[in-house]
Amino acid sequence: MGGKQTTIKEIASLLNISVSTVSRALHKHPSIGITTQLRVQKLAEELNYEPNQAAIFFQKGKSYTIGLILPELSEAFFSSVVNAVEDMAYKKNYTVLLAQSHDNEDREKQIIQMMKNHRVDGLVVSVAKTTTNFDHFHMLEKYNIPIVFFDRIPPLKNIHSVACNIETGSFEAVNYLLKKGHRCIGLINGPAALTASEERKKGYFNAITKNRLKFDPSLIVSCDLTEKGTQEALTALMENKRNLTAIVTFNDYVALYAIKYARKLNIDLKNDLQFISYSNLPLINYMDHVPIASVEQFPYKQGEKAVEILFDLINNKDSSTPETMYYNKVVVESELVENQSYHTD
Amino acid sequence: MGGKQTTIKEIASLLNISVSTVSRALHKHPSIGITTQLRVQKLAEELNYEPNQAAIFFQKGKSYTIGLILPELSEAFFSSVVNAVEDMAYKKNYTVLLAQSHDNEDREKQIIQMMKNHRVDGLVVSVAKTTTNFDHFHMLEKYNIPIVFFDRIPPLKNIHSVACNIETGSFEAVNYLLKKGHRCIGLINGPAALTASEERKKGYFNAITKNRLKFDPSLIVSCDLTEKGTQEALTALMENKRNLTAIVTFNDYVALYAIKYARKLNIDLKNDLQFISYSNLPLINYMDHVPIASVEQFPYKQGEKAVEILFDLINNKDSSTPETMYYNKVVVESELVENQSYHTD
DNA sequence: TTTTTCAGCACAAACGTTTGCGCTAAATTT
DNA sequence: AAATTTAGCGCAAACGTTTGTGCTGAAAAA
Repeated sequence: MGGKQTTIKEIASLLNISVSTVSRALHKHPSIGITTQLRVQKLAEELNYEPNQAAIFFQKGKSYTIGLILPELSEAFFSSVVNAVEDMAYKKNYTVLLAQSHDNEDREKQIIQMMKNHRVDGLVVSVAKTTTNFDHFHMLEKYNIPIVFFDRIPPLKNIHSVACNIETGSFEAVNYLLKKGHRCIGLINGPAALTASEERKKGYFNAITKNRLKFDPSLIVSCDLTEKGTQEALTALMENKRNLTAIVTFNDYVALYAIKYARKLNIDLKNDLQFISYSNLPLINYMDHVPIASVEQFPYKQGEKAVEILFDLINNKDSSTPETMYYNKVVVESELVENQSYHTD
Repeated sequence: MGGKQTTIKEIASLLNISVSTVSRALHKHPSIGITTQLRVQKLAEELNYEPNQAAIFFQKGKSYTIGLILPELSEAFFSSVVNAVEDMAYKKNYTVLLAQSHDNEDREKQIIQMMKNHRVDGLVVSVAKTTTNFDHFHMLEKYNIPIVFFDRIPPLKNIHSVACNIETGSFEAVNYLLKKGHRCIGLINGPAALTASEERKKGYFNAITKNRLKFDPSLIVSCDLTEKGTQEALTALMENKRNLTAIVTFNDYVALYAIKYARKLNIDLKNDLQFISYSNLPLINYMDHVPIASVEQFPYKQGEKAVEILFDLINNKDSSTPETMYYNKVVVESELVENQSYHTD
């Protein structure tokens, strides 16, 4: 019982049969008689036999491992994705090799190398903010390691990706506020360069025009997502529009900064100014004043979808000639959810 | 170029030398002439040779992988540990196999099985809250897989562990408040059953008595760590002690609840009541009102230490007869840190 | 009865790497 | 010149498993 693991070999010699028979018996291969199959399984059970995965990985040229590369685990969005990937992998008896790029391009490249050497069967990746060169991803194609990108998707063609459509959620958010009677709604947006900002703007615009209201561009201000920038943006909005009653913010951090600052300015957050944000932080529920609603981006669902696609790719590796290859581009719709904790305040 | 990885074999046949020579040359083995060594290395470089880790793992009976099992990734404390473990592993060219038990004993057991099958070289573990049976950990001993526990340590003898001494931090916290002139300091503690509660209480008691003040037991109240429980605890404290000027809370969640409730009661948090908490949440920095200080538990340092010990164990596996075996029990001292964001409020 | 079929199992190669051992020829010592 | 050492390399086994192919004897078909 002590020390070494029992091998297929030992079982074979104990039973006076060949290794191959044991192997097949354990896999319930039809060409093995039922009696020997049972004898083998019984002994294997008794000896506490566990297949040596390292040997199997080596033999099959597969590792039954998928790599997960993301920028920062501490961001709730990503840790939620980890949960999803882990759960999915778990079901199929895969394991997850995790690594954080910390938004560093060099580290990302090293991680890719490591993943390749470890012969991961596939990768789920959210690229680092700073990454501008994508050769390391191309390199993996040569080794037939499929990749599914999510959330932060590189500007490459012929890739598989899962992302969230922020536009629909933005539309719903503004629409929700309009239905509640708000007529002057601000948007503290992110840097104009980000497509994420663009999507938010589009949703905002669509909601306004669909409701037959006229769009006022001065209600949208950009900020650099810092606390100071947020304060300036809020100030600008407030000064321009005295009748402002609601604000949609780029993300939860911006919402936090804005709410904090609004409180400092002695604004009545119950009656005079309401917020809607995009959900990043679970902790927003512990805040003194929470936004009345959030645009949910379903990180868990995105993670699930990404792994689902990856498994498809892994299992159809052979049939994937460049011609017959199709590329998955899944879009998860964002959705407005009311913050219940707002009402318990 | 296309598809397959180059192997040591191919290099050998291209150079008309044997595989063993190539292997040794790549490892700079002294018994290989310098000229052949260079020839091999040059060709390996050109062919973009990368050793097949799966084969090496198999051959060496090692996976160069360490397993990390923790309850919940979403808790900032643990995600910080992940960072540490990853960084340490990274330096030694190890990879990290991550899994969450979600505080579920069954899942924990399955994960252990999986880790064993994957032949991890060692494990860093924080056990699930609900785990009462520890056989699955004992089982690993038979397979010579070393474990280092951290934070949540099972009540077993002869194990390696890293944990944080909360008592020192608690002492410092109360001492800090005393130096600031506070004379009536409350402690909203956790359930009495937890050793964590006991440690906090001890630190509190020591600080009081070391300062030659008399200890008032009614200043310590237990709570169940829920929002409601916290509110009740705070109410009890406030009613009993009208001159209460500071409170130490069991953790950041309790602090958040208490601060939120205190605000509701229109207590002046700047002048009348100050808080100190134990740091779990980075987000506390975004709050309207933060505690003036936190007891830091250094999760990153704990993670580092745990991996350090693990590597020691992995490398000295052979020499570890039960007799010569020594067990590591590292205690990381907690420490009071002032919240700078408190002053920028 | 003879031929065919097929169930049930064994043989052996293969996956890529490491490593103990043995071999050869040259260099060094007597 | 003969004996000894040694530098430099090749041979082959081993790690545990899977899998294509070949073999044997018995059951089915002729």
